[in-house]
Amino acid sequence: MMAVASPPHEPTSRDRLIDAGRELFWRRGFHDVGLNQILKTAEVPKGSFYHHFDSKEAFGQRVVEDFADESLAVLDAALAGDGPPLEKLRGFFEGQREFYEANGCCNGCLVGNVGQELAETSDVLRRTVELHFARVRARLAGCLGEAARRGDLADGVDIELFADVLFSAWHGALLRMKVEKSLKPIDAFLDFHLPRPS
Amino acid sequence: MMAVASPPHEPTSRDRLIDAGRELFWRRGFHDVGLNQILKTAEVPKGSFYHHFDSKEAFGQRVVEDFADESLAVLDAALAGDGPPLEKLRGFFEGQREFYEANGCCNGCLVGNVGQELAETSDVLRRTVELHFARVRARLAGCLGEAARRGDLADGVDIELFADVLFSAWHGALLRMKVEKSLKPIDAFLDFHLPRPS
DNA sequence: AAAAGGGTAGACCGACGGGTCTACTCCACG
DNA sequence: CGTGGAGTAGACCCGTCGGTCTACCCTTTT
Repeated sequence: MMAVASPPHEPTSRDRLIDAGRELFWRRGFHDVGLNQILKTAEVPKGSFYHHFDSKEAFGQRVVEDFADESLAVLDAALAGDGPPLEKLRGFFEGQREFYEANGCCNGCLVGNVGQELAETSDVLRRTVELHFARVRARLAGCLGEAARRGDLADGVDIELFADVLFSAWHGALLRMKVEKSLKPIDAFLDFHLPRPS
Repeated sequence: MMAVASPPHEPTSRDRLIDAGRELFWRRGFHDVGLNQILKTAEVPKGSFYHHFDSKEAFGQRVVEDFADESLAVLDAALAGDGPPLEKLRGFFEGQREFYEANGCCNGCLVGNVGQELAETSDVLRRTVELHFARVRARLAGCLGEAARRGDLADGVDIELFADVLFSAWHGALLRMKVEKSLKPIDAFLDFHLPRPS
């Protein structure tokens, strides 16, 4: 039977598995977390896990997709409305900054982490991450294009190139944040690429 | 007895272990590679491994340090001499680009990978990576400062900030390279941050 | 009432994880 | 000569790994 929307129910075991996976994979990575750990966290027996997912890898894919969709929605929400696009963009990254600050500058982005850890060993995961990356990059380029059309960007700036670099720089800053346990790389990113109008 | 330099000898088992670790960790990450795999690759028995290293973690640290020292030497060599600093810098990154191109756009940088995978679970490894990052960043800033002194950089550019962003952007580009299996992010980095004089 | 099937429950599997331990070889030093 | 330490060799330990399998609800359908 289809699970029709009947909101205030306790989450299904499938949901609890995804949540546990998200949390654990985010904090410790894919290979460092065993099934039993996930099972224990979600309070779900192994039989249910393999009823809902074909393998740990397939499960990982679902976890990443789920997280990616959600964070894409956050980005879209930040870029919606008709404010100045560059300010909306900066607002989004500042929101991220705050999130990481509240979390002690650790862990970084689940999608990026999984991409880094599994790109060479799981083509399924690699493609999943690749797809999400492309979507985010497209949003960035769209926003930048909007800014260019309004004349908020210096003439001659290559939108696509800028979007590429912005996105790379962001992920690099996240890596350095977790290694250096500091917001400095994030702030440098913000100051350099999206300086406050001042 | 100290191993005095007597060059053309077959490598010691310790050396073979480090080499195997470097290769395997680079290709597949730390957690995805078991001791037995390393042992088999290096053709060294377990007893020797634990004679030379206290644990897999300590071994990982040595592997990273070894690799980090070597790549720092490559960077120093590229920045040595008295050519225009910005060109030397671009030359270095172009050299890296070529290396990755020859390797099929995969794996990325061992130090960055280990940093990402282990920063939250091993403080030893985290600090090792952090130290290397700081060293590279310092080289970058030094080179940029030289460029500024020569007037090769636009006035008002913050050297430290630029070095920060450059370094982050590079690691982000490496991540995207391996996920997207493409040199495009690397080229975007080069074009944006270190454009050819043209 | 019976059958069917989604989902729960967990015992069980062989393989492999990191790590320990003992035995042995080899060579420098006294 | 013989002893001690560096290094080699690999059997062995137990815990955990991802995954399978059977049994058993419980609800829906007929």
